[in-house]
Amino acid sequence: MTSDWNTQRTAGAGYTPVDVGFFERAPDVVAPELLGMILVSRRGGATTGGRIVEVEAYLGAHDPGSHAATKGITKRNAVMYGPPGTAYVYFTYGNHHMLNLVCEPEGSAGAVLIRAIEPLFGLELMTQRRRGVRERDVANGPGKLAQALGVDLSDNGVLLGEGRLSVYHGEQPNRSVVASSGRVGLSSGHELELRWFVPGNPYVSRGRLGPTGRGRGQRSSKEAST
DNA sequence: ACTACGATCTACT
DNA sequence: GTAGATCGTAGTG
Repeated sequence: MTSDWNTQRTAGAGYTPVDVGFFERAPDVVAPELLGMILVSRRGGATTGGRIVEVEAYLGAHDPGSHAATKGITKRNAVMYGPPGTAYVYFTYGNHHMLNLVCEPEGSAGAVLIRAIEPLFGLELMTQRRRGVRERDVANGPGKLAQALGVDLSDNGVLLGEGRLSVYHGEQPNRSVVASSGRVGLSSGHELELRWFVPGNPYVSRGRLGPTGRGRGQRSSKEAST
């Protein structure tokens, strides 16, 4: 607890909040730039969080995998059309919350799903919330991450920095190291390469064992080259 | 009102 | 590898 978030923050460790303008762009531009940034959740005086290592972009009406596909605004996806830098949280499979960050100017739909973080702050509490799993499994998937951070529907529609959730600048991985692939778990739209992660990072989710080519372990279908 | 279906995870074979 | 959990949202009657 001596080296927790608040201590570092008051010590002026250099964490600066990401401003809203950062999110006021296309999700597929914002998503890879979020890798390396610091996601923090403060609940009941306790701080948890970590470094973003895996993300997916969800676009608007033309993205078949997006909640904003064709249908227009509904009660659930309304937040995706709202102000950039807002948390979009939804509940699925009867068990899991998903945390997204809204992109695009207000009125235009788009968001980035945060799929995994490398634990940095409040590991003990996150582990507790995750019923004692090992560190590597604390937040290596979107549902796990939300549970570890205590994210639920009450965070939906709240602007970053104004509620429990905040995002800070961190050390971005070298661009040439970032890998991309198809998105995980969709019934359609999985052919689009809108997932980005830090290859080799132990806190990246296993993703789906590919429908297109059975896969054990992590496979990046594409890696940026110089 | 009722039904189907998840941007997933865990447990068990 | 595969099934079951478990409930909010959306679409239909």
